[in-house]
Formats: sequence, C-alpha cells, structure tokens
Amino acid sequence: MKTYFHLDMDAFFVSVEELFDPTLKGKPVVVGGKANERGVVSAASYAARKFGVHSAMPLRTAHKLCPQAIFVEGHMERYREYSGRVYEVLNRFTPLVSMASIDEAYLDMTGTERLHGRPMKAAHSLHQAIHDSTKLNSSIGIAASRLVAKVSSDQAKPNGILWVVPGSEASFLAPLDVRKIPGVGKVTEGNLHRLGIRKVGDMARLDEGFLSARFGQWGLAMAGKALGMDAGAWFDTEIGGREDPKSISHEHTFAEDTSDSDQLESSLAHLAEKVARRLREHGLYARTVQLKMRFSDFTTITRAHSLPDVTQLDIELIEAVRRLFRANWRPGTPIRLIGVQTSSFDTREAQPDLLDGGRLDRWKHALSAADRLRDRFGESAVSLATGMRGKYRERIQENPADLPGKQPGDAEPK
DNA sequence: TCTGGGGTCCTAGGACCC
DNA sequence: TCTGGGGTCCTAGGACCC
Repeated sequence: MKTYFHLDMDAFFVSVEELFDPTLKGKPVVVGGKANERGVVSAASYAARKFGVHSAMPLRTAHKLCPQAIFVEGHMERYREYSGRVYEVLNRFTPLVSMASIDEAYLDMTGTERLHGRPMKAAHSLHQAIHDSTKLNSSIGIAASRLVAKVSSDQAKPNGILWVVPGSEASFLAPLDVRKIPGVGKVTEGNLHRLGIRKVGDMARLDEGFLSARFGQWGLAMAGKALGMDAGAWFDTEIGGREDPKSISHEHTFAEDTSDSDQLESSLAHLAEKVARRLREHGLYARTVQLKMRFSDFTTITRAHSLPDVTQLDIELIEAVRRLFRANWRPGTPIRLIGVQTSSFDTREAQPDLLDGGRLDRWKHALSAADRLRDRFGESAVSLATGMRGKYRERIQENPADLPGKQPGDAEPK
C-alpha cells in the first residue's frame, strides 16, 4: 500500500503578489495583465472569484465581471523563486518529490511513519513548514493513489488537509462531478453528459467495455480513474526521478494581428533564439523544429521539419523555422500568434562535419559568450536577430562581417 | 466574453522497410 | 492485376493541465 501526498499552493500567483504588496490582501486581484489587453487570467484572488472571475478567462471578460478588480502583470521570477522554496521544504521531508507544475507537487510518503508519524501528523508538519518558509497557504491531499491525492487536495482547499483513507476511494469520488477527474475537460465532460454521465459514481457503475468502446484507450483509463486508480502514461513515471523536457517552445500573440513580414520574421528569429538558449541551458540538442501560426479567426496550424542533424544553435533554428514560415505563410495574411517549438531531443551533439568544424566552433563560442552576457545584463542585451527590421536586417544579411566568429576568407555561416 | 504561454499525452494517416 | 501484415518514423491536430 502506497501513501501519496499532493500539495497544491492556494491562489499561488495572487498570494505571492500579496507578499510583495500587502495592500492587495482581501481585495479582488487578477494576475495576467492589464484589463484591456489580449490575454487571459492566470490567477484570481478568492475575492475576485466571487464575481465569477476564474483562470483562463479573457482579461476583458474579467474586467466586465469585476470592474473594481486590481489587474497586475505576472512576475514569473518571483513565482519561480517561491516555487523553489516550496521544493526545498518538500525535499527535506522526502527525496521522492515531483513538482507537477510551478505550484503543485506529488510526494511519495510510503514508509515514512517512523520519521514523520502517521499521514495526518506528517501532513500537518509539512503544511506548517511550508508556511514558516514562505508565509503562503497550501492544501494537501493524502491517498493511496496520486489521482485521489490530487482530487482530495482540491476538495481540501483553501488551506486544508484531507486524507482519503484506503478503501474509501470510490465512495469519496462517487458524488463528485466527472469534471473533477484530472483529464476530464470541457469536451470530455460534454461527451459524458450526453450519455447521461454526470457524477464520477455514474461512470464507476458503467462497464469497462462500454467506456473503451466509446472512448478507446481513454475510456479504459477513465474507468480506472472513476474507481480511484492511477491510470494513464503519466502515472507510470516514478516520483523523484530526473526528467528532461520533451519539448521546448516559445510563442507570442501580437497586440494586434499583423501581416508585416519583417515584424513576423524578426519575431520568429527572436523566439528561436530564446528556444536555442534554453536548449543550451538544458544541454539538449533538438532534431525537430515546428512553426505555429494562429490566424485572425483563431484557426491554428503547425508545420514541422526534422533536421538531418540535431542542433542547439540559434542560426540553425532560425533558418529552419524561417523556411517553414516562407513555405506556409501567404503574404498579406494577418497573423495573431506565432511560435517556435523544438522536440526529438538528444543529449549528444551531432557528429561534427570535419570540413565545417571550425566555423561551427566559432558560432558556439560566440553563443556561449552571448548567453553569459545575457546572464549579466538581461535578456535584451545581446541578440543576433531580435528587433532586426527592414534595412537593419538586410544590412546584416548582406554584411556577414557583423556575424560572430567571422574570419576573412571563411565560408558564410549558412 | 473573444480567447496567453508553456507544457504532456493521444490519435491517425502515410511513408518506408522487412 | 491484385495482393499481406507489422513496426517505426514523421507530421498534424486536438484535449487537457497549470
């Protein structure tokens, strides 16, 4: 029998903002951006939620529902720092910790009774330790499966602890809306409602064959989830293991749709640089590069290309994504969002092309120097392509001497 | 109401290979 | 002229999560 904790920080972004500005306490606060901006709510305080504001809601809608709300931009660095503090506390309790996102974690507390006591006692100590270290509230769910632990931390909110004792999983879940099951979103909820399935208990009563015939593999997993079992690929991963990301991406939504090819291409280059830099930070090399475009009507397409060799170089990503862009964008078509994603990672470098090795080495040298400068002076300090618009961009393209590592008589960086 | 950004996992079809 | 099956890789799209 396993014992899992799921820890979820309460209104995390809002609570961190309140630490920095205590006058926000108790007021309707919306984190995500300005009230009239394109964007959605990242987090809403409990006072704002009373007006119907919730995360993922368009900012403009939130403003209409709650005009007196205070809108603040997010401070991701702050949230990451506090997330790190939470992780340190958790790691003191057990090394078997996985941060599932910036504000929630799973702990495998199996067999820690001699060290921490019975589950409720251990959870109280943990809850207190988190608050001592961060001054933030959290909620903890305890159960024999990760799925039930997660659902129970949600039921425990705000600032509570809930233990679903082994054997009571099905009766705990039965009265809840199917939407409470992680993995059941808007679409699946609608599909289930159409079949007359509204509560988890309704689903648990169905036979497995019915769900799997209707929903394939997914139905099978849901049948298990309805009974409180960890089902699905994610749950097969061990808690506390070291996981490399499977994709790294950046995307940008323009304040207004644009069909300016210079603006689009320089944005793409900027996004590709940020992606490349994060590849280097992770020590990863990508083989697949993907372009994402969202148009005015919100339709979204992706176009991918797998390179012959893996890379973590800005220039190779920029060129690959630019080729995809030029092949797939009809000039004049307004674009709402543009994005660059990389995947199919390798931790090893491509076998260097001997004839070209010198040129590549100088690029790599220049890039690691640029990364160090950015570390010291900020993201905007160095760019190979950022903000290059119109004439400036053309000049650089025509004058390779501006590019790093250029030596007289060298071949062009391709 | 007019819809962010960063991810994961799943499905499905076609190419290609044996 | 019509005829296999399975495995893997690649690409595109979509549901979902925070």
